[in-house]
Amino acid sequence: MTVEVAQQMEILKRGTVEVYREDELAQRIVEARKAGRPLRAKLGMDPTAPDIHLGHTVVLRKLRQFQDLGHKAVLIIGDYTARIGDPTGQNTTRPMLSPEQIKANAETYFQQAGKILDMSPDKVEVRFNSEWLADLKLADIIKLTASMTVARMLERDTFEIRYKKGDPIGIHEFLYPLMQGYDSVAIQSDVELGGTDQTFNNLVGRDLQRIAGQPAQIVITMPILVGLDGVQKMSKSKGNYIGVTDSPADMFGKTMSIPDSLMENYFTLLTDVPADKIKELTNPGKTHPKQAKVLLAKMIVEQFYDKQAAEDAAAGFEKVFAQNQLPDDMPEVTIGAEPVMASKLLLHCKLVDSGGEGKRMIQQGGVKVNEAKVADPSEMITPVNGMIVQVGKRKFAKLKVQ
RNA sequence: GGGUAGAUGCCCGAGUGGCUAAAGGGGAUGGACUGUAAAUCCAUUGGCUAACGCCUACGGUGGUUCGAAUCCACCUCUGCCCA
Repeated sequence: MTVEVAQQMEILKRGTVEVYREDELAQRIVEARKAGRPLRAKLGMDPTAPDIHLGHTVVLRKLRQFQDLGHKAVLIIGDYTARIGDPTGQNTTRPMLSPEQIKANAETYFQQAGKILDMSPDKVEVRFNSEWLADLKLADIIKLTASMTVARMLERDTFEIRYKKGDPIGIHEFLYPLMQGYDSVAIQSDVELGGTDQTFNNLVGRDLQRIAGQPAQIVITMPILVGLDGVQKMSKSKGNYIGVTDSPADMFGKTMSIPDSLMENYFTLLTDVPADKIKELTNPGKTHPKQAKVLLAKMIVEQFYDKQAAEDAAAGFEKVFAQNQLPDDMPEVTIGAEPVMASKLLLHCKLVDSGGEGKRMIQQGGVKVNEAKVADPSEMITPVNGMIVQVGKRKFAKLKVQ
């Protein structure tokens, strides 16, 4: 049994930033085993940003490991919390959401999280935190706030930064960590997972559980995945993300565009490749960086689709970018048979957002029709069935004359 | 409640009456070079127009002026100081 605990520990520790605290985790695993129950591993979900990208999957993958080891994932939908506006991870306040929006977002979330998590009923428990938070009386809330001091609150990274910068911080934002911590009490979590940006919030859960007379949850923090730009954290609003619903071709292409220096990180956090193998792959002396990246990209695509899709994406990528050929399939655009001005054509095909942009693209030599460069924005082009219009290296359209 | 500083394009940030679609930087996009990597170089970065040009834009609403991001009034929001 001790061996098994050691194995669990090894799996669970991989890729984590910190485990508060390791000894407690090992002990908790033993205790749970004795009591014949699974650990309850909590993950909070923010229903303001429904689209999951690879950044989210880092934590989700960890949660999946818990499931695979026989534990239970407890997903908390922060529906009540979302009404406050969560400052986490950003340095400005977020807008409050309506209940309808939250519900819709939560649904999208499950659908997407299901690509990583085991959603079978005995493996996952889903709770909305309005379930217990909505019933709190002002007196309860005041009691909750009394467990925290302003000074401790300001230790929190995002608050500190904003405070020093002179940015506004709403008092209500101070309630967020308390509410999230209270969630842990409400569901009696054994473990809480989260990105490092959640460290403070999750540790508050420990405190509140102690005060409530519960065993304090173990907090496991995961690294924040860096986005495609290699600098900022992956996020939808920064546009440096790979979404779990992206097409295989997009996933592949986006992965190929990450800086080499990011590969090791991605292999570690997004695949199951063993550490020593990763070393080999990310050593330019042993593996050509491009080959390694192709492998990485395939592995990522395969996780969300299948092997065939991954191979196809790789082949398509090679064709378009390495050999400068046209992709196999491209969006078809119907158009009339009358001649149109080149810049208008681009606009019609939705390859650019405005006529002005179309002109610019042409002037900059980024536009091709049937693989021939277009030089003059006002050139008249007569649409022909199957004509290929291309902007830059990656935007294509195939004309269908009507 | 009093005082004071501020709100500019995707972001940061200059600009104190016409020469301002608004310096500079970042980011982004196109091109060269490549491995759609990094680094570097060039270009573009409000909309409409074939073009001349026109329109929209500097927190909001009004006003002064031949002319306002720039001056005035009121309003909204925010920082800081005092209470």
